[in-house]
Amino acid sequence: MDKFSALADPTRRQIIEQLAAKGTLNASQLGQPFTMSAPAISQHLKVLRETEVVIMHKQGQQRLYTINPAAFNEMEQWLHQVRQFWNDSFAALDTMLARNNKASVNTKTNRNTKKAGKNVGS
Amino acid sequence: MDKFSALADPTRRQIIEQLAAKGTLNASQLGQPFTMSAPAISQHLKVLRETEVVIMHKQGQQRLYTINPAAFNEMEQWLHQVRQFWNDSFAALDTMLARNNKASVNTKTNRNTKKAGKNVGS
DNA sequence: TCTTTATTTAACTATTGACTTAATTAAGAT
DNA sequence: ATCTTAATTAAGTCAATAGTTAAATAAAGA
Repeated sequence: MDKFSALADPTRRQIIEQLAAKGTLNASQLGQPFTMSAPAISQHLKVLRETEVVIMHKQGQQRLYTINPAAFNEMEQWLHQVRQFWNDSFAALDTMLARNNKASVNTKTNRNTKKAGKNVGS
Repeated sequence: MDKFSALADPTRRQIIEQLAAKGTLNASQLGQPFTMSAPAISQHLKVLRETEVVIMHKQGQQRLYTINPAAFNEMEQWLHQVRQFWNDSFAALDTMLARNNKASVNTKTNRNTKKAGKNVGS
């Protein structure tokens, strides 16, 4: 499983949110907010470990979990790249114009001709 | 299905990458790079439509697809928040210290006491 | 040592997801 | 009208996922 799929599950996202807020928590603490069984949580933690979204280390009988901050770079970079490509794309501009005009879209129009473009998003 | 799951599938991510690069493409064009059947692509496009990751509009017998740039805000905000919480968290600092010291972690240490902290990632 | 506590692994079930082929819908072209 | 093209919907298969309970592991404490 990859990081994207690991974070596709809402339970696992909540686990990450807890770790982001508290820094370090053991398996029992991470399971506290949920109604599901301890093994279910353990299996989610296994996924997060194997995809390297979290780091575990043992302390006595407890397993302490923390976020691996580097794990998020891949996803953030993908999102950023998609947004960049989109914003830079005259195809995107064409699309916007086409939408507004309700005219036909020609994806080859104005390609590679620098001109002010409507950029979108943060 | 939610946006996170929609983007967890590598085929769907490639579809998005194509749209980011080209702006607007029809279903056939989007299927071109893949070996899977047209219905398979159609079903992926349905997921992307229903999760509002893309926008479709009809032009004659073709269905033109474009990215819905707003779709990415939710994911980016989640990632950003997790990173912010993590960076701001003295729990995170504790964790780092604990890791380096190989000492026991006390998640209540120094909470709410502003002090230089090791921040991580972009 | 025996018991409790923390957590995982094993084995199983139910649901969902990603495909397939076949059939359908709808727009153009002849 | 009929044929072709673009795309979807329908129906089914197979594998992966998320959960369950029961059993195992291993550290701590009495």
